[in-house]
This record gives sequence, C-alpha cells and structure tokens, in this order.
Amino acid sequence: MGIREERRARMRREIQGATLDLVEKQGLDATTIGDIAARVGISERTVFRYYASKEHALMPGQQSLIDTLVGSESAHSTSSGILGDLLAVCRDLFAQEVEQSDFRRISRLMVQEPAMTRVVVRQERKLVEALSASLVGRGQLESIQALLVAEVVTAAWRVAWQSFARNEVDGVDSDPVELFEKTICELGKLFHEG
Amino acid sequence: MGIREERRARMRREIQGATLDLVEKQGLDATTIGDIAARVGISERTVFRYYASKEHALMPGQQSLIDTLVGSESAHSTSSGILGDLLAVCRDLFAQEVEQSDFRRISRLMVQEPAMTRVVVRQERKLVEALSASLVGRGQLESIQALLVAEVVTAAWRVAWQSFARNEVDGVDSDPVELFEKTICELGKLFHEG
DNA sequence: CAAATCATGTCACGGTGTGACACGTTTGGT
DNA sequence: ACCAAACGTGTCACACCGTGACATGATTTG
Repeated sequence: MGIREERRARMRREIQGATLDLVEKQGLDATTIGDIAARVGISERTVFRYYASKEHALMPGQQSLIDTLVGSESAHSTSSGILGDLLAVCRDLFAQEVEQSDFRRISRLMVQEPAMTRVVVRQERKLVEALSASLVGRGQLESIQALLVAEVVTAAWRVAWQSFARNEVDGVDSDPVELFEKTICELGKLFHEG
Repeated sequence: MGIREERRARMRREIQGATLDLVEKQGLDATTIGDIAARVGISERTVFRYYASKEHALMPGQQSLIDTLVGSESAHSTSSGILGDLLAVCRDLFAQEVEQSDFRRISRLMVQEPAMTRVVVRQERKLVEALSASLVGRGQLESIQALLVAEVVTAAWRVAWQSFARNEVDGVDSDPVELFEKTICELGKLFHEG
C-alpha cells in the first residue's frame, strides 16, 4: 500500500490548506464548500469525503492534543495534585503547539472571526468529555470532581490561547510558556486570595 | 399597543412549546423546522422570523441569566472575593432556574441528546464574553484575570447543571442549592489540597 | 491477469436560512 | 370614521449544506 494512502494524505493536506487560505481571505461563513472544492480542483462531494464540514477541515490535528493530555495521567508526579500535573502538561503542550505553523494562523482567525469559536468549542467539548471520563475511569475521582478538573484545565487552555491570540493580532510576540504560567498563577490566586 | 405584542408573545411561547415537545419526542436532529411549523400551524418562514434556528427556539430565556449575573457585580460583598461573590449569585440563580418547568425538561434532554450541547454551549460563550467584558470594564481586573473568572464561573455552572441533569434522568431528586455548593466546595479543594 | 477494493464524479434529494414581494391586519393621526 | 404607515404572514425563489446511490476508472491483491 503506497500510492493510495499517500494520495489521500496529500489530499487532506491540500484541502486543509485551501480552507485555511480561503477562510483567512474571505472569512469562515463567506467561504463555501464550493470555493474549497474549486480551489483544490475536486468536486464538492469529495470534500465531504475527507472532512465532515469546513470546520473540520480547518482544525484537523486537535485529536493528538486530547490523546496526549488523556494519556498523561499515568505519569503523575503527585507533588501538586492531579490538577497541577495536568496544567503542567498543558503548558508544555501549548508551547509545542505554538511552534506548529497553522496554530498561529488559526489563533489570529480566532480573534478576528467570531464564527471561529464554534470550531474551537467543539474540540474543547471533546477534550472535557474524554478527560473527565478517563479520570473517572481511573477511580481516583468521583464524577463531579473529574468534571471540574477537566473543565478547569480546558478553561486555562482557552484563556491562555485567547490571550496569546490577542497578542498575536496586536503584533506582540509572547512567550507561550510564560503566558501559560501566568494563567496558571492567576488561576491559583483566584482561590488563595479570595 | 396591545394586540400585536400579545400575539407576538403568544406565538413565541407556542413555537417554543412545540419545539420542546417535538425534540423530546423525536430528538433534536430529527425535528425539522417543517415539523415545528406544521404543529403550530404556520409557515416555515414565520418560524425563522421568531427564532433564528430551532436551537434558539429551544432555549429562549437564558438572556436573563446573563443579565442578572453581569448586573450582580455591583453588589459585591468583598468578603470572599469577586469569584466567591459570583459563585454565590450563581447558586441562588441556579436554584431559581430549577423551579422553572422548562429547565428540568431541558436538563433531561441535555443528558440524553448529545446534540443539545451545542445549544447550551452557545449560551455559555455569550455569558463568558459578557461577564469578562463587564469585569474588565469595571477596571478591577485585567484581561486574563477577568477571562479566568468568567470561565471558572461558567464551568461551575455547567458542572452543577450537568450533575443535576444526570440525577434527574436517574430519578434522583437533588436539591439544587446543595448540589451547587458541593460543586463550589470541590472546586475550592482542587486548589487548596493540591 | 482477473477480481475485489477504493477514490472520485455525477446526480438527486431533504433540510436550512435569507431575500423579495404581495396581501391582509393593526395602529395612530386627522 | 377614515386613511396612510407600520407590521405580520404567506408564498416563491434562491444559495448552501450534507448525504445516499450509482457509474467509472484506478489501485491493490490473489
């Protein structure tokens, strides 16, 4: 097996690239499936065979994030609790994601295009679900606790990302690790000062 | 002005009721605009004149929640910090919402129909945006802090609601205030124990 | 080389959401 | 009471979304 899978992978990349280009230029809602298909040179039907919607085509790689985060529970340092561990993993993951070229492009879109939120939110819901289920499955936390941990971790991720994106649009070059740690720090202060 | 506004209000209620009935019976995705229009006895076009989508028709009353929460910042007790204040307001609001008949119906839908999440999430995004903007506007918090507060408050609301909804489906009759306070308590433990 | 599998295009279809226009009703001023 | 403006509704038309079914040609497998 070679030609088919290679072609398929190339096509996925091509569709994703075309979608990102077009959305940056025209906006999310103004970009139709027809536009994407025309740019790649395929039929609309085929676009749907690769991605369930333009939103999916825009953010194909977030599953790895979920997997890494869910899988990270095994390596618990037990020094700062489950929440602290997960946030630390998030911080590193965040720094890693920033290096990926599409991350910055999508970040800018996130701020400038309100319609983008629905794309991001769907991924985050999946993360919360997977993470909380995993936490419950390990038997260390009960339902409410697991949900809270997953929600707070996701909230931190989102806040850091949004702050990063805002800086990006403003032309400020921020250090992702620093930014994420500031987020964690402020999060802690919320509970220890109040 | 009387007849028109009354008719309009009645129509809104009618559409909302029909939507809720149908979604409970058939599920969200299986319920079309045509179904709703037929049940109310109006054209599809008119349904869209009252609600932008069936999702909107399903949850029309959440704006008041946002208003109350955003407006509550003025009455700050300063004993437990902004976050504590907001969570307390949420607790009372939650108990109040539960008494509304639609709240329980929607809660059950939320657990049984995964497609419902997108309805809820949109409202929550609006809440986060309004709340964080308001917090920043008051000048007490900077951007990241305000975002975090809004996200955490929303996360607590969602966790409490989801727990309540699960109990509801399981036939467990839970006290909303108690449940929300357990959520707040566990939230605090996450940071003071870890 | 032949059969099975796969990717793609084409066509058709139901559903969503919006704009434009016509017609009847309500409203407010005279 | 009458009339014009504003409003609500239905109808029609349209673009877009997403899916199922089928035909066709390329790839893989034996």
